[in-house]
Amino acid sequence: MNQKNGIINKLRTSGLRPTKQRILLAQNLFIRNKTFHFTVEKLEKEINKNGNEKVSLATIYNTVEAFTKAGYLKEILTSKNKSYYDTNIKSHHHFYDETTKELTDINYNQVKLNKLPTPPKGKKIKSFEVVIRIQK
Amino acid sequence: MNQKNGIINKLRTSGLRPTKQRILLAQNLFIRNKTFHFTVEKLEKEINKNGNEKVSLATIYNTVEAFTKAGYLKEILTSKNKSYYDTNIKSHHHFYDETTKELTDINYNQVKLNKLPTPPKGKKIKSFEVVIRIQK
DNA sequence: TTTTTAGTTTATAATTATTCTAAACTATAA
DNA sequence: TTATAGTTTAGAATAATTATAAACTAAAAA
Ligand SMILES: [Mn+2]
Ligand SMILES: [Mn+2]
Ligand SMILES: [Zn+2]
Ligand SMILES: [Zn+2]
Repeated sequence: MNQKNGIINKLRTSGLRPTKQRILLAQNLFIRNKTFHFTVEKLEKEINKNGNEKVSLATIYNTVEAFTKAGYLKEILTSKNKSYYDTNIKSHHHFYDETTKELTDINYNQVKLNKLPTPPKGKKIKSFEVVIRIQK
Repeated sequence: MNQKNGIINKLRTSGLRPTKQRILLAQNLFIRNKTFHFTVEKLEKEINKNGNEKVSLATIYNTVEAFTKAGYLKEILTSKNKSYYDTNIKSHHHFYDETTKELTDINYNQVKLNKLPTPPKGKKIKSFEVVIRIQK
C-alpha cells in the first residue's frame, strides 16, 4: 500500500490524476526489475490478460502518451511502423535483433563515441541514440 | 540513353524486370547528387507531379520495397509511425531535427565509436546507426 | 515472329496502428 | 455535498500499409 502511494505521488507531481487505470498501468510499468520494451498492443495484452478489470485500448494509448510526456517512458527508434516504448529512460542504446525483432538494452558506457559531429548552426545536440543491428 | 541502359542493367542484375515504372523511379532516385530522405507519400508526390504518366501508389510501395531488398535504398530508423527511406546506402548517421522533423546525413567518419559492445552469444553485429537529436 | 509464361501494375478492398469524438464517469475543488 | 474539470470508454474516423485479382507486358519458348 506504500508503493501505491509512491505511484500516486509520482502521478500527482506530473499533474496526472491518479485514476484506477493510471495506477494499474504505472504499477505494471514502473515496478519492474528488468527493462521492458513494448508496443501498445503488447502492453494491452499484458494488462488485460488476468482477472484485472479491463482497461480500454484508448486509455492505454492516452496513458502511454501521458507517461512519455511526463518523462516516465521513452519512445524508441525503430524501422517498423509501430511505436515502441522503453521503461528505461536513462540514456542508453540498443541491440536490434533482425531475426527475432527484439530490442535489448546496451549499457550506456558499453558504447563510447569519441567524436560527435558539430550540429548545424543554431541547433544543439539534445541526445543521441545508437542502434546496433545483430543477426545470427 | 546510356544512363538509362545503366539503370536497366542494374535492375536486371537484381532480377527486377526493367518496366517503365521501375525505370522512372530508378531515374528519380538513383541519379541524384544529394541524398534524398523520403517517405512513400513524398516520393509519390514527386513522381506524379509533372506530365509524367502516373505511377500507382501500390507500385511505388512495391518498388521501394524491391529496391530496398536489392540494397539500392536503405530504411531509416525513426520514431514516427511511417517508413522513411534513404538513397544513401553507405553506412552513415543522421541528425534528426525535432522541430522540423527533418533528417540530415552525417558523414560516416564524423562519428567515431571507440567502443562497440560484444553482441549476445551466437549473434553478430551487422551494422549500427547513430541518430543525434537536435533542437534550437 | 507469334505464342506462351510468368512477372508486374493497377484500382480497390482489407488490414493495422493510431487518433478523434462525445457521452458517461470520477477525482478533486468549492 | 455539489460543481467542475479532467478522464475513460466504445466506437467512428483517419492514416499507412498490405492484399487481391484482373488487366497488362517483358521475356522465354516455339
Ligand atoms: Mn518507426
Ligand atoms: Mn501505421
Ligand atoms: Zn532500452
Ligand atoms: Zn541519410
